[in-house]
Amino acid sequence: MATGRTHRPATRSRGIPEATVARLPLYLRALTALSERSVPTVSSEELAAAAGVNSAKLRKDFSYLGSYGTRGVGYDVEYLVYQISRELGLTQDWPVVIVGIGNLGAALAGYGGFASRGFRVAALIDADPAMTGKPVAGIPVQHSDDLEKIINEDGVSIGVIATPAGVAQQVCDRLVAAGVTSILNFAPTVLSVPDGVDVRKVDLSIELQILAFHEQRKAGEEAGAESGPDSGTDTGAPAAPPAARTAGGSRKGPDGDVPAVMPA
Amino acid sequence: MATGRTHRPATRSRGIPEATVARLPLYLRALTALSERSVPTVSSEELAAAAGVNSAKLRKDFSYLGSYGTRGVGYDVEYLVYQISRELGLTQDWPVVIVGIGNLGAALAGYGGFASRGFRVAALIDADPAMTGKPVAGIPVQHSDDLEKIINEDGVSIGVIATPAGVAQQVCDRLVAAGVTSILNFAPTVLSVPDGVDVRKVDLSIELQILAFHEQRKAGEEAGAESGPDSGTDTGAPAAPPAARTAGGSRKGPDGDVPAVMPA
DNA sequence: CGGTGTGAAAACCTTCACAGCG
DNA sequence: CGCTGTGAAGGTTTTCACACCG
Repeated sequence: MATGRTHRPATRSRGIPEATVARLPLYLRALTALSERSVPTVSSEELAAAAGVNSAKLRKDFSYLGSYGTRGVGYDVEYLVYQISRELGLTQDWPVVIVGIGNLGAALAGYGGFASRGFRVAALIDADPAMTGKPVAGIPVQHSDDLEKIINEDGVSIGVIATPAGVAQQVCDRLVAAGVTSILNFAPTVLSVPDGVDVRKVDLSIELQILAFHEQRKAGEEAGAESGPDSGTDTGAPAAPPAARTAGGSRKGPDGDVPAVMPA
Repeated sequence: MATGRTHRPATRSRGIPEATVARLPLYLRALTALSERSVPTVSSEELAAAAGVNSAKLRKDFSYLGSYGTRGVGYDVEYLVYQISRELGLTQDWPVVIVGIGNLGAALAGYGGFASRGFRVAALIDADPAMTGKPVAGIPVQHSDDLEKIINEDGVSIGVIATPAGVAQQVCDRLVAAGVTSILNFAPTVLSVPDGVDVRKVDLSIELQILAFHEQRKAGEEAGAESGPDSGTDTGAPAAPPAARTAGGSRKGPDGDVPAVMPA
Protein backbone atom coordinates (compact mmCIF):
# COMPACT_ATOMS: atom_id res chain seq x y z
CA MET A 1 0.00 0.00 0.00
CA ALA A 2 1.27 3.00 0.15
CA THR A 3 0.22 5.14 2.77
CA GLY A 4 1.63 8.24 3.87
CA ARG A 5 -0.01 10.60 6.12
CA THR A 6 0.82 13.39 8.24
CA HIS A 7 -0.69 13.29 11.63
CA ARG A 8 -4.21 14.30 11.91
CA PRO A 9 -4.75 16.60 14.88
CA ALA A 10 -7.22 14.18 16.32
CA THR A 11 -9.96 16.13 14.70
CA ARG A 12 -13.55 16.70 15.12
CA SER A 13 -16.84 15.20 14.40
CA ARG A 14 -17.13 15.11 10.70
CA GLY A 15 -14.56 12.39 10.49
CA ILE A 16 -14.75 9.81 7.80
CA PRO A 17 -12.38 6.99 8.75
CA GLU A 18 -9.21 6.95 6.75
CA ALA A 19 -9.83 3.36 5.74
CA THR A 20 -13.14 4.38 4.28
CA VAL A 21 -11.65 7.30 2.39
CA ALA A 22 -9.15 4.93 0.85
CA ARG A 23 -11.97 2.80 -0.51
CA LEU A 24 -14.14 5.55 -1.90
CA PRO A 25 -12.12 5.74 -5.13
CA LEU A 26 -12.71 2.04 -5.55
CA TYR A 27 -16.43 2.41 -5.24
CA LEU A 28 -16.34 5.36 -7.54
CA ARG A 29 -14.58 3.38 -10.20
CA ALA A 30 -17.07 0.56 -9.98
CA LEU A 31 -19.97 2.97 -10.04
CA THR A 32 -18.60 4.82 -13.02
CA ALA A 33 -18.43 1.56 -14.92
CA LEU A 34 -22.04 0.81 -14.04
CA SER A 35 -23.03 4.30 -15.01
CA GLU A 36 -21.49 3.82 -18.41
CA ARG A 37 -23.57 0.74 -18.89
CA SER A 38 -26.58 2.76 -17.87
CA VAL A 39 -27.35 0.60 -14.88
CA PRO A 40 -29.76 2.62 -12.75
CA THR A 41 -29.35 1.03 -9.34
CA VAL A 42 -27.17 -1.47 -7.51
CA SER A 43 -27.43 -3.35 -4.28
CA SER A 44 -24.63 -3.26 -1.77
CA GLU A 45 -23.96 -6.87 -2.62
CA GLU A 46 -23.45 -6.24 -6.32
CA LEU A 47 -21.47 -3.09 -5.91
CA ALA A 48 -19.28 -4.70 -3.29
CA ALA A 49 -18.47 -7.53 -5.65
CA ALA A 50 -17.60 -5.09 -8.39
CA ALA A 51 -15.35 -3.15 -6.09
CA GLY A 52 -13.73 -6.18 -4.54
CA VAL A 53 -14.84 -5.73 -0.93
CA ASN A 54 -17.57 -7.32 1.13
CA SER A 55 -20.99 -5.82 1.38
CA ALA A 56 -21.08 -5.14 5.09
CA LYS A 57 -17.98 -3.05 4.78
CA LEU A 58 -19.40 -1.16 1.87
CA ARG A 59 -22.63 -0.38 3.68
CA LYS A 60 -20.73 0.75 6.73
CA ASP A 61 -18.56 2.96 4.57
CA PHE A 62 -21.55 4.55 2.94
CA SER A 63 -23.18 5.09 6.28
CA TYR A 64 -20.44 7.61 7.05
CA LEU A 65 -21.44 9.64 4.05
CA GLY A 66 -25.11 9.62 4.84
CA SER A 67 -28.14 7.55 3.99
CA TYR A 68 -27.98 7.48 0.28
CA GLY A 69 -29.64 4.16 -0.38
CA THR A 70 -33.20 2.96 -0.58
CA ARG A 71 -34.14 0.00 1.56
CA GLY A 72 -35.34 -2.95 -0.34
CA VAL A 73 -33.88 -1.52 -3.52
CA GLY A 74 -30.28 -0.43 -3.36
CA TYR A 75 -28.38 2.65 -4.41
CA ASP A 76 -29.04 4.99 -7.27
CA VAL A 77 -25.89 4.82 -9.35
CA GLU A 78 -25.79 8.37 -10.65
CA TYR A 79 -26.61 9.88 -7.35
CA LEU A 80 -23.95 7.90 -5.57
CA VAL A 81 -21.35 8.76 -8.18
CA TYR A 82 -22.04 12.35 -7.47
CA GLN A 83 -22.00 12.07 -3.71
CA ILE A 84 -18.74 10.20 -3.63
CA SER A 85 -17.16 12.55 -6.14
CA ARG A 86 -18.15 15.45 -4.03
CA GLU A 87 -16.89 13.85 -0.86
CA LEU A 88 -13.56 13.20 -2.48
CA GLY A 89 -13.39 16.69 -3.81
CA LEU A 90 -13.47 15.60 -7.42
CA THR A 91 -16.17 17.96 -8.47
CA GLN A 92 -13.53 20.59 -8.72
CA ASP A 93 -10.60 20.71 -11.02
CA TRP A 94 -7.21 19.91 -9.52
CA PRO A 95 -4.21 21.13 -11.45
CA VAL A 96 -1.26 18.82 -10.88
CA VAL A 97 2.40 19.10 -11.75
CA ILE A 98 4.57 16.10 -12.42
CA VAL A 99 8.24 16.54 -11.67
CA GLY A 100 10.74 14.17 -13.19
CA ILE A 101 9.84 13.10 -16.70
CA GLY A 102 11.65 9.82 -17.04
CA ASN A 103 9.88 6.64 -18.02
CA LEU A 104 7.63 6.77 -15.02
CA GLY A 105 6.86 10.46 -15.30
CA ALA A 106 5.97 9.97 -18.93
CA ALA A 107 3.72 7.08 -18.04
CA LEU A 108 1.97 9.22 -15.45
CA ALA A 109 1.64 12.12 -17.87
CA GLY A 110 -0.18 9.90 -20.29
CA TYR A 111 -2.26 8.09 -17.74
CA GLY A 112 -5.90 8.47 -18.61
CA GLY A 113 -7.08 7.84 -15.11
CA PHE A 114 -6.08 11.30 -14.04
CA ALA A 115 -7.94 13.39 -16.52
CA SER A 116 -11.09 11.38 -16.07
CA ARG A 117 -11.17 12.07 -12.37
CA GLY A 118 -10.89 15.77 -12.13
CA PHE A 119 -7.13 15.99 -12.29
CA ARG A 120 -5.49 18.11 -14.91
CA VAL A 121 -1.83 17.86 -15.69
CA ALA A 122 -0.89 21.50 -15.50
CA ALA A 123 2.76 20.99 -16.24
CA LEU A 124 5.54 18.50 -16.70
CA ILE A 125 8.82 19.55 -15.18
CA ASP A 126 12.27 18.14 -15.60
CA ALA A 127 15.75 19.27 -14.71
CA ASP A 128 17.32 18.08 -17.93
CA PRO A 129 17.65 20.98 -20.40
CA ALA A 130 17.53 18.50 -23.24
CA MET A 131 13.97 17.67 -22.29
CA THR A 132 12.75 21.23 -22.17
CA GLY A 133 10.18 21.90 -24.81
CA LYS A 134 9.86 18.31 -25.81
CA PRO A 135 6.24 17.25 -25.79
CA VAL A 136 5.37 14.23 -23.67
CA ALA A 137 1.84 12.96 -23.91
CA GLY A 138 1.08 16.14 -25.76
CA ILE A 139 2.37 18.46 -23.06
CA PRO A 140 5.65 20.33 -23.46
CA VAL A 141 8.16 19.69 -20.72
CA GLN A 142 9.28 22.75 -18.82
CA HIS A 143 12.54 23.30 -17.07
CA SER A 144 12.70 23.03 -13.34
CA ASP A 145 14.07 26.52 -13.02
CA ASP A 146 10.53 27.67 -13.61
CA LEU A 147 8.99 25.41 -11.03
CA GLU A 148 7.95 28.14 -8.64
CA LYS A 149 6.53 30.31 -11.37
CA ILE A 150 4.48 27.47 -12.81
CA ILE A 151 3.03 26.54 -9.46
CA ASN A 152 2.06 30.03 -8.62
CA GLU A 153 0.54 30.87 -11.93
CA ASP A 154 -1.59 27.82 -12.02
CA GLY A 155 -2.48 27.67 -8.37
CA VAL A 156 -1.21 24.13 -8.16
CA SER A 157 -1.61 22.45 -4.81
CA ILE A 158 -0.82 18.85 -5.73
CA GLY A 159 2.56 17.71 -6.94
CA VAL A 160 3.77 14.34 -8.15
CA ILE A 161 7.42 13.46 -7.67
CA ALA A 162 8.81 10.93 -10.11
CA THR A 163 12.45 11.89 -9.89
CA PRO A 164 15.38 9.77 -8.78
CA ALA A 165 15.52 9.33 -5.01
CA GLY A 166 18.55 11.51 -4.67
CA VAL A 167 16.82 14.72 -5.60
CA ALA A 168 13.34 13.96 -4.31
CA GLN A 169 13.73 15.81 -1.04
CA GLN A 170 14.95 18.99 -2.63
CA VAL A 171 12.24 18.89 -5.25
CA CYS A 172 9.80 18.35 -2.44
CA ASP A 173 11.15 21.31 -0.52
CA ARG A 174 10.78 23.55 -3.52
CA LEU A 175 7.28 22.36 -4.20
CA VAL A 176 6.27 22.98 -0.63
CA ALA A 177 7.92 26.37 -0.52
CA ALA A 178 6.04 27.29 -3.66
CA GLY A 179 2.74 26.38 -2.09
CA VAL A 180 2.06 22.74 -2.84
CA THR A 181 0.36 21.04 0.08
CA SER A 182 -0.18 17.51 -1.19
CA ILE A 183 2.49 15.31 -2.65
CA LEU A 184 2.39 11.93 -4.30
CA ASN A 185 5.87 10.49 -4.07
CA PHE A 186 7.14 7.76 -6.37
CA ALA A 187 10.78 8.14 -5.37
CA PRO A 188 11.92 5.43 -3.01
CA THR A 189 12.77 7.71 -0.16
CA VAL A 190 11.10 9.17 2.89
CA LEU A 191 10.23 12.79 2.46
CA SER A 192 10.05 15.12 5.36
CA VAL A 193 7.57 17.91 5.12
CA PRO A 194 6.18 20.53 7.45
CA ASP A 195 2.89 20.05 9.21
CA GLY A 196 -0.08 20.63 7.03
CA VAL A 197 1.45 18.99 4.00
CA ASP A 198 0.24 15.53 3.06
CA VAL A 199 2.48 12.98 1.47
CA ARG A 200 1.44 9.66 0.05
CA LYS A 201 3.93 7.30 -1.41
CA VAL A 202 3.89 4.56 -3.93
CA ASP A 203 6.88 2.30 -4.01
CA LEU A 204 6.76 -0.26 -6.74
CA SER A 205 9.32 -2.52 -5.24
CA ILE A 206 7.66 -2.59 -1.85
CA GLU A 207 4.57 -4.15 -3.32
CA LEU A 208 6.64 -6.85 -4.93
CA GLN A 209 8.42 -7.53 -1.70
CA ILE A 210 5.16 -8.07 0.10
CA LEU A 211 4.12 -10.51 -2.59
CA ALA A 212 7.43 -12.31 -2.23
CA PHE A 213 6.80 -12.72 1.46
CA HIS A 214 3.52 -14.49 0.86
CA GLU A 215 4.87 -16.40 -2.07
CA GLN A 216 7.68 -17.74 0.03
CA ARG A 217 5.26 -18.82 2.67
CA LYS A 218 3.17 -20.71 0.15
CA ALA A 219 6.22 -22.54 -1.09
CA GLY A 220 7.24 -23.53 2.39
CA GLU A 221 3.78 -24.63 3.29
CA GLU A 222 3.19 -27.17 0.60
CA ALA A 223 6.40 -28.94 1.40
CA GLY A 224 6.13 -28.96 5.12
CA ALA A 225 9.84 -28.85 5.42
CA GLU A 226 11.89 -27.02 2.89
CA SER A 227 13.99 -27.61 -0.11
CA GLY A 228 15.31 -24.38 -1.40
CA PRO A 229 18.85 -23.18 -1.09
CA ASP A 230 17.87 -21.06 1.79
CA SER A 231 16.42 -23.49 4.22
CA GLY A 232 13.98 -22.70 6.88
CA THR A 233 16.67 -22.41 9.50
CA ASP A 234 14.99 -21.45 12.67
CA THR A 235 11.36 -20.88 12.98
CA GLY A 236 9.96 -21.82 16.27
CA ALA A 237 12.40 -20.52 18.78
CA PRO A 238 13.43 -16.92 18.47
CA ALA A 239 16.91 -18.08 19.13
CA ALA A 240 19.40 -16.52 16.78
CA PRO A 241 22.33 -14.59 18.05
CA PRO A 242 21.38 -10.96 18.50
CA ALA A 243 24.84 -9.77 19.22
CA ALA A 244 26.47 -10.37 15.92
CA ARG A 245 28.78 -7.48 16.01
CA THR A 246 31.99 -7.18 14.16
CA ALA A 247 31.27 -5.99 10.72
CA GLY A 248 32.92 -8.67 8.78
CA GLY A 249 32.05 -11.79 10.56
CA SER A 250 28.40 -11.90 11.27
CA ARG A 251 27.38 -15.45 11.08
CA LYS A 252 24.15 -15.83 9.27
CA GLY A 253 22.21 -18.27 7.28
CA PRO A 254 23.44 -21.49 5.82
CA ASP A 255 24.97 -19.71 2.91
CA GLY A 256 28.02 -18.48 4.61
CA ASP A 257 27.73 -14.79 4.73
CA VAL A 258 26.45 -11.82 2.94
CA PRO A 259 22.86 -11.70 2.09
CA ALA A 260 21.81 -11.70 -1.48
CA VAL A 261 20.79 -8.14 -1.55
CA MET A 262 23.04 -5.48 -2.69
CA PRO A 263 21.98 -2.52 -4.61
CA ALA A 264 24.26 -0.84 -6.99
CA MET B 1 -2.94 -1.24 0.49
CA ALA B 2 -4.64 -3.93 -1.02
CA THR B 3 -4.16 -7.35 0.01
CA GLY B 4 -5.17 -10.21 -2.04
CA ARG B 5 -7.41 -12.93 -0.89
CA THR B 6 -5.70 -15.67 0.94
CA HIS B 7 -6.59 -15.05 4.43
CA ARG B 8 -4.60 -16.34 7.26
CA PRO B 9 -5.17 -20.04 7.65
CA ALA B 10 -5.34 -19.19 11.30
CA THR B 11 -3.75 -22.41 12.23
CA ARG B 12 -0.44 -21.52 10.69
CA SER B 13 2.18 -20.89 13.22
CA ARG B 14 4.50 -18.04 12.84
CA GLY B 15 2.10 -15.21 12.27
CA ILE B 16 3.66 -11.91 11.49
CA PRO B 17 0.92 -9.29 11.30
CA GLU B 18 0.17 -8.10 7.82
CA ALA B 19 0.74 -4.51 8.87
CA THR B 20 4.20 -5.43 9.99
CA VAL B 21 5.00 -7.28 6.78
CA ALA B 22 4.02 -4.20 4.85
CA ARG B 23 6.57 -2.16 6.74
CA LEU B 24 9.48 -4.55 6.52
CA PRO B 25 10.43 -3.32 3.03
CA LEU B 26 10.57 0.16 4.46
CA TYR B 27 12.94 -0.81 7.19
CA LEU B 28 14.97 -2.76 4.72
CA ARG B 29 15.36 0.25 2.50
CA ALA B 30 16.47 2.44 5.37
CA LEU B 31 18.86 -0.21 6.60
CA THR B 32 20.35 -0.70 3.17
CA ALA B 33 21.08 3.00 3.02
CA LEU B 34 22.79 2.85 6.40
CA SER B 35 24.71 -0.18 5.34
CA GLU B 36 26.03 1.67 2.34
CA ARG B 37 27.29 4.38 4.59
CA SER B 38 28.94 1.70 6.68
CA VAL B 39 26.97 2.58 9.77
CA PRO B 40 27.41 -0.39 12.11
CA THR B 41 24.44 -0.01 14.45
CA VAL B 42 21.26 2.00 14.81
CA SER B 43 18.84 2.61 17.60
CA SER B 44 15.14 2.08 17.08
CA GLU B 45 14.73 5.81 17.30
CA GLU B 46 17.12 6.57 14.47
CA LEU B 47 15.97 3.79 12.23
CA ALA B 48 12.37 4.71 12.81
CA ALA B 49 13.05 8.27 11.74
CA ALA B 50 14.81 7.06 8.62
CA ALA B 51 11.93 4.80 7.74
CA GLY B 52 9.25 7.30 8.54
CA VAL B 53 7.51 5.50 11.39
CA ASN B 54 7.64 5.87 15.13
CA SER B 55 10.02 3.90 17.26
CA ALA B 56 7.52 2.01 19.37
CA LYS B 57 5.97 0.60 16.24
CA LEU B 58 9.31 -0.37 14.87
CA ARG B 59 10.34 -2.17 18.03
CA LYS B 60 7.05 -4.00 18.15
CA ASP B 61 7.47 -5.00 14.52
CA PHE B 62 10.93 -6.34 15.14
CA SER B 63 9.75 -8.23 18.16
CA TYR B 64 7.72 -10.44 15.83
CA LEU B 65 10.87 -11.43 14.01
CA GLY B 66 12.79 -12.22 17.14
CA SER B 67 15.11 -10.43 19.50
CA TYR B 68 17.67 -9.09 17.14
CA GLY B 69 18.74 -6.01 19.05
CA THR B 70 21.10 -5.35 21.90
CA ARG B 71 19.75 -3.45 24.87
CA GLY B 72 21.47 -0.23 25.51
CA VAL B 73 22.98 -0.29 22.05
CA GLY B 74 20.58 -0.84 19.23
CA TYR B 75 20.52 -3.08 16.18
CA ASP B 76 23.39 -4.36 14.11
CA VAL B 77 22.68 -3.03 10.65
CA GLU B 78 24.10 -5.86 8.56
CA TYR B 79 22.54 -8.52 10.67
CA LEU B 80 19.15 -6.90 10.52
CA VAL B 81 19.37 -6.42 6.77
CA TYR B 82 19.91 -10.10 6.46
CA GLN B 83 17.17 -11.13 8.84
CA ILE B 84 14.58 -8.94 7.19
CA SER B 85 15.65 -10.03 3.72
CA ARG B 86 15.28 -13.61 4.73
CA GLU B 87 11.91 -13.01 6.33
CA LEU B 88 10.68 -11.36 3.16
CA GLY B 89 12.05 -14.13 1.03
CA LEU B 90 14.51 -11.88 -0.74
CA THR B 91 17.49 -14.12 -0.23
CA GLN B 92 16.27 -16.07 -3.17
CA ASP B 93 15.90 -14.95 -6.73
CA TRP B 94 12.40 -14.23 -7.95
CA PRO B 95 11.89 -14.26 -11.68
CA VAL B 96 9.14 -11.86 -12.67
CA VAL B 97 7.31 -11.28 -15.92
CA ILE B 98 5.84 -7.93 -16.87
CA VAL B 99 2.87 -8.04 -19.19
CA GLY B 100 1.91 -4.95 -21.12
CA ILE B 101 4.86 -2.90 -22.26
CA GLY B 102 3.39 0.54 -22.65
CA ASN B 103 4.81 3.56 -20.91
CA LEU B 104 4.22 2.08 -17.51
CA GLY B 105 5.49 -1.36 -18.37
CA ALA B 106 8.64 0.18 -19.79
CA ALA B 107 9.08 2.23 -16.65
CA LEU B 108 8.76 -0.90 -14.56
CA ALA B 109 11.15 -2.82 -16.76
CA GLY B 110 13.78 -0.21 -16.17
CA TYR B 111 13.11 0.30 -12.52
CA GLY B 112 16.27 -0.31 -10.57
CA GLY B 113 14.47 -1.09 -7.39
CA PHE B 114 13.51 -4.52 -8.63
CA ALA B 115 16.87 -5.89 -9.53
CA SER B 116 18.39 -4.64 -6.34
CA ARG B 117 15.94 -6.55 -4.23
CA GLY B 118 16.16 -10.04 -5.51
CA PHE B 119 13.72 -9.64 -8.36
CA ARG B 120 14.80 -10.48 -11.86
CA VAL B 121 12.81 -9.43 -14.87
CA ALA B 122 12.58 -12.73 -16.67
CA ALA B 123 10.55 -11.45 -19.56
CA LEU B 124 8.61 -8.56 -21.00
CA ILE B 125 5.45 -9.58 -22.77
CA ASP B 126 3.18 -7.59 -25.02
CA ALA B 127 0.34 -8.43 -27.36
CA ASP B 128 1.40 -6.01 -30.04
CA PRO B 129 3.38 -7.82 -32.77
CA ALA B 130 5.12 -4.58 -33.59
CA MET B 131 6.73 -4.64 -30.18
CA THR B 132 8.03 -8.17 -30.44
CA GLY B 133 11.77 -8.30 -30.43
CA LYS B 134 12.16 -4.66 -29.60
CA PRO B 135 14.45 -4.22 -26.64
CA VAL B 136 13.08 -2.27 -23.72
CA ALA B 137 15.47 -1.55 -20.88
CA GLY B 138 17.77 -3.99 -22.54
CA ILE B 139 15.32 -6.85 -22.60
CA PRO B 140 13.65 -7.94 -25.82
CA VAL B 141 9.87 -7.91 -25.74
CA GLN B 142 8.22 -11.25 -26.40
CA HIS B 143 4.83 -11.85 -27.86
CA SER B 144 2.00 -12.84 -25.60
CA ASP B 145 1.37 -15.98 -27.58
CA ASP B 146 4.36 -17.39 -25.80
CA LEU B 147 3.24 -16.39 -22.34
CA GLU B 148 2.64 -19.91 -21.06
CA LYS B 149 5.88 -21.19 -22.45
CA ILE B 150 7.88 -18.38 -20.90
CA ILE B 151 6.34 -18.86 -17.50
CA ASN B 152 6.92 -22.56 -17.48
CA GLU B 153 10.46 -22.45 -18.71
CA ASP B 154 11.52 -19.88 -16.20
CA GLY B 155 9.48 -21.13 -13.28
CA VAL B 156 7.95 -17.70 -12.86
CA SER B 157 5.56 -17.35 -9.96
CA ILE B 158 5.15 -13.58 -9.88
CA GLY B 159 3.53 -11.59 -12.64
CA VAL B 160 3.07 -7.86 -13.10
CA ILE B 161 0.11 -6.66 -15.13
CA ALA B 162 0.54 -3.27 -16.77
CA THR B 163 -1.96 -3.70 -19.57
CA PRO B 164 -5.07 -1.65 -20.28
CA ALA B 165 -7.92 -2.50 -17.92
CA GLY B 166 -9.89 -4.19 -20.64
CA VAL B 167 -7.57 -7.11 -21.05
CA ALA B 168 -6.25 -7.37 -17.51
CA GLN B 169 -8.57 -10.13 -16.41
CA GLN B 170 -7.79 -12.38 -19.32
CA VAL B 171 -4.08 -11.79 -18.95
CA CYS B 172 -4.52 -12.60 -15.30
CA ASP B 173 -6.37 -15.82 -16.10
CA ARG B 174 -3.63 -16.93 -18.42
CA LEU B 175 -0.93 -16.12 -15.92
CA VAL B 176 -2.72 -18.07 -13.23
CA ALA B 177 -3.41 -20.99 -15.49
CA ALA B 178 0.27 -21.07 -16.38
CA GLY B 179 1.25 -21.26 -12.74
CA VAL B 180 1.70 -17.72 -11.48
CA THR B 181 0.52 -17.38 -7.91
CA SER B 182 1.26 -13.75 -7.11
CA ILE B 183 0.15 -10.82 -9.17
CA LEU B 184 0.88 -7.15 -8.96
CA ASN B 185 -1.85 -5.34 -10.81
CA PHE B 186 -1.49 -1.85 -12.22
CA ALA B 187 -4.60 -1.98 -14.34
CA PRO B 188 -7.49 -0.09 -12.81
CA THR B 189 -9.78 -3.03 -12.46
CA VAL B 190 -10.62 -5.67 -9.90
CA LEU B 191 -9.16 -9.04 -10.75
CA SER B 192 -10.77 -12.21 -9.63
CA VAL B 193 -8.48 -15.09 -8.95
CA PRO B 194 -8.81 -18.53 -7.41
CA ASP B 195 -7.91 -19.18 -3.82
CA GLY B 196 -4.24 -19.41 -3.21
CA VAL B 197 -3.34 -16.65 -5.61
CA ASP B 198 -2.37 -13.28 -4.15
CA VAL B 199 -3.14 -10.05 -5.86
CA ARG B 200 -1.93 -6.64 -4.86
CA LYS B 201 -2.93 -3.58 -6.72
CA VAL B 202 -1.50 -0.19 -7.31
CA ASP B 203 -3.82 2.38 -8.76
CA LEU B 204 -2.16 5.66 -9.48
CA SER B 205 -5.31 7.64 -9.64
CA ILE B 206 -6.61 6.30 -6.35
CA GLU B 207 -3.69 7.79 -4.52
CA LEU B 208 -4.35 11.15 -6.07
CA GLN B 209 -7.99 10.96 -5.14
CA ILE B 210 -7.12 10.35 -1.53
CA LEU B 211 -4.86 13.37 -1.61
CA ALA B 212 -7.65 15.42 -3.13
CA PHE B 213 -9.91 14.45 -0.28
CA HIS B 214 -7.51 15.81 2.29
CA GLU B 215 -6.64 18.78 0.18
CA GLN B 216 -10.25 19.72 -0.08
CA ARG B 217 -10.63 19.44 3.63
CA LYS B 218 -7.73 21.77 4.22
CA ALA B 219 -9.23 24.33 1.93
CA GLY B 220 -12.56 24.17 3.68
CA GLU B 221 -10.98 24.40 7.08
CA GLU B 222 -9.08 27.60 6.64
CA ALA B 223 -12.23 29.26 5.46
CA GLY B 224 -13.20 29.38 9.06
CA ALA B 225 -16.76 28.19 9.14
CA GLU B 226 -17.61 24.62 9.77
CA SER B 227 -20.28 23.15 7.62
CA GLY B 228 -18.04 20.82 5.81
CA PRO B 229 -16.18 21.34 2.65
CA ASP B 230 -19.23 21.83 0.58
CA SER B 231 -20.68 24.64 2.58
CA GLY B 232 -22.79 26.44 0.08
CA THR B 233 -23.85 23.32 -1.66
CA ASP B 234 -27.20 24.45 -2.93
CA THR B 235 -26.16 24.00 -6.48
CA GLY B 236 -29.03 23.65 -8.78
CA ALA B 237 -30.90 20.50 -8.26
CA PRO B 238 -31.29 17.68 -10.74
CA ALA B 239 -29.74 14.41 -10.04
CA ALA B 240 -31.74 11.50 -8.96
CA PRO B 241 -32.12 11.23 -5.29
CA PRO B 242 -33.32 7.84 -4.23
CA ALA B 243 -36.32 8.95 -2.34
CA ALA B 244 -35.62 11.90 -0.23
CA ARG B 245 -38.92 13.08 0.87
CA THR B 246 -41.23 12.81 3.75
CA ALA B 247 -40.81 15.08 6.67
CA GLY B 248 -38.40 13.92 9.26
CA GLY B 249 -37.37 11.35 6.81
CA SER B 250 -33.90 10.41 5.93
CA ARG B 251 -31.70 13.34 6.16
CA LYS B 252 -28.23 12.63 7.05
CA GLY B 253 -26.09 13.64 4.22
CA PRO B 254 -23.93 16.59 4.99
CA ASP B 255 -26.05 18.58 2.71
CA GLY B 256 -29.46 17.94 4.01
CA ASP B 257 -31.53 16.13 1.52
CA VAL B 258 -31.26 18.33 -1.45
CA PRO B 259 -29.27 16.60 -4.09
CA ALA B 260 -26.97 18.50 -6.24
CA VAL B 261 -25.96 18.72 -9.79
CA MET B 262 -24.25 15.85 -11.37
CA PRO B 263 -20.92 16.79 -12.67
CA ALA B 264 -20.34 16.04 -16.27
C1' DC C 1 22.43 5.13 31.97
C1' DG C 2 20.39 4.05 27.31
C1' DG C 3 17.70 1.47 24.65
C1' DT C 4 15.29 -2.95 23.73
C1' DG C 5 11.38 -5.94 24.33
C1' DT C 6 6.72 -6.37 25.74
C1' DG C 7 2.45 -6.67 28.49
C1' DA C 8 -1.55 -3.79 28.79
C1' DA C 9 -4.50 -0.02 27.26
C1' DA C 10 -6.35 2.57 23.65
C1' DA C 11 -7.66 3.41 19.01
C1' DC C 12 -9.12 1.77 14.94
C1' DC C 13 -11.26 -1.36 11.60
C1' DT C 14 -14.08 -5.25 10.22
C1' DT C 15 -17.72 -8.43 10.66
C1' DC C 16 -22.02 -9.93 12.56
C1' DA C 17 -26.69 -9.92 12.82
C1' DC C 18 -30.87 -7.85 12.89
C1' DA C 19 -34.23 -3.96 13.40
C1' DG C 20 -36.74 -1.34 10.46
C1' DC C 21 -38.16 0.80 6.26
C1' DG C 22 -39.65 0.99 1.42
C1' DC D 1 -40.04 -9.63 1.21
C1' DG D 2 -35.45 -7.57 0.28
C1' DC D 3 -32.05 -4.61 1.38
C1' DT D 4 -30.21 -0.74 3.86
C1' DG D 5 -28.34 1.20 7.99
C1' DT D 6 -26.26 0.37 12.34
C1' DG D 7 -25.40 -1.01 17.26
C1' DA D 8 -22.56 -4.37 19.23
C1' DA D 9 -19.04 -7.90 19.08
C1' DG D 10 -14.70 -9.31 17.59
C1' DG D 11 -10.19 -8.58 15.61
C1' DT D 12 -6.19 -6.04 14.44
C1' DT D 13 -2.97 -2.26 14.89
C1' DT D 14 -0.99 1.43 17.38
C1' DT D 15 0.52 3.60 21.41
C1' DC D 16 1.95 3.70 26.15
C1' DA D 17 4.99 3.00 29.70
C1' DC D 18 8.08 0.45 32.13
C1' DA D 19 10.63 -3.81 33.49
C1' DC D 20 14.88 -5.45 32.39
C1' DC D 21 19.33 -6.04 30.54
C1' DG D 22 23.99 -4.90 28.40
